[in-house]
Amino acid sequence: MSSEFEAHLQELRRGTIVLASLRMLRTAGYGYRLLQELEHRGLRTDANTLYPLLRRMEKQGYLTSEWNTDEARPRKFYRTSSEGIRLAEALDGEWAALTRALASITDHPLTDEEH
Amino acid sequence: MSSEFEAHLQELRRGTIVLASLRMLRTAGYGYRLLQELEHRGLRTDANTLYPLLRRMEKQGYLTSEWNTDEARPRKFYRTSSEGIRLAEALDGEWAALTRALASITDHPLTDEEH
DNA sequence: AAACAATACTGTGTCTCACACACTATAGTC
DNA sequence: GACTATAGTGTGTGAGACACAGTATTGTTT
Repeated sequence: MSSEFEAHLQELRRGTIVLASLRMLRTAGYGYRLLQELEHRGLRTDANTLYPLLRRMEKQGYLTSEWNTDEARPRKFYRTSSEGIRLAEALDGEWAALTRALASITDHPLTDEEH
Repeated sequence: MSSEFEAHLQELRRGTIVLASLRMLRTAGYGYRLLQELEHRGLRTDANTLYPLLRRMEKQGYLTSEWNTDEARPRKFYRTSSEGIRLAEALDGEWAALTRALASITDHPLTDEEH
């Protein structure tokens, strides 16, 4: 159907999952839990998207991981690294800049001011 | 270098180019001009990204195009279609929702409230 | 007690998009 | 006359989202 329409909405969500994860994992947490938290906060995320994303971000050094086998069910706990915190801050700044840029477009679509 | 870092910032910008273009092209405009406008408003966009994007969006019915050969230099003018306007509105809503979701995460990273 | 759903992952393949690179062609400018 | 800016098209390539498939354990239902 209009899954193409949906795709564009998804494009917008892209990147926000990274930022949201970096923020949430300042206190350690495991994938499945994070998935539920994101869902709960309105950030629809597919498990098949989140798990590879977490592995990728660990490989890139933004997250660290550790298996917790103390409890019956083994869980892989992720935590945001100092590198990850820096990334999160940069993403915060970018988000704010984008918000400003988009707001300016609503006001005056096409202008010639100061070219 | 930290072009991987940059990549994550780019991921966040993704989708916003679509929204910005849809808004701006409510009054017809051509690619090169749009490119400068986006740049001017702080939405760094590569020409090799924008041109294919415009063609894609036209193919999907969100934009219409028309060659203007009246003037010396031929230009392809794009305009947001009614379908495109609907998409822009949906993207607006999504953006607002994402902003709210992200804001809620800054406040309390991991909570158990109402599960 | 067996069946089933929920939990908590890993691994591989496909498709789309961003962007690089390579072009074409015209309008001004130095 | 060379160079830069303008205004595009066309064809890669690599990365990420998500589908699909599979593993294994826990809790619940019948």
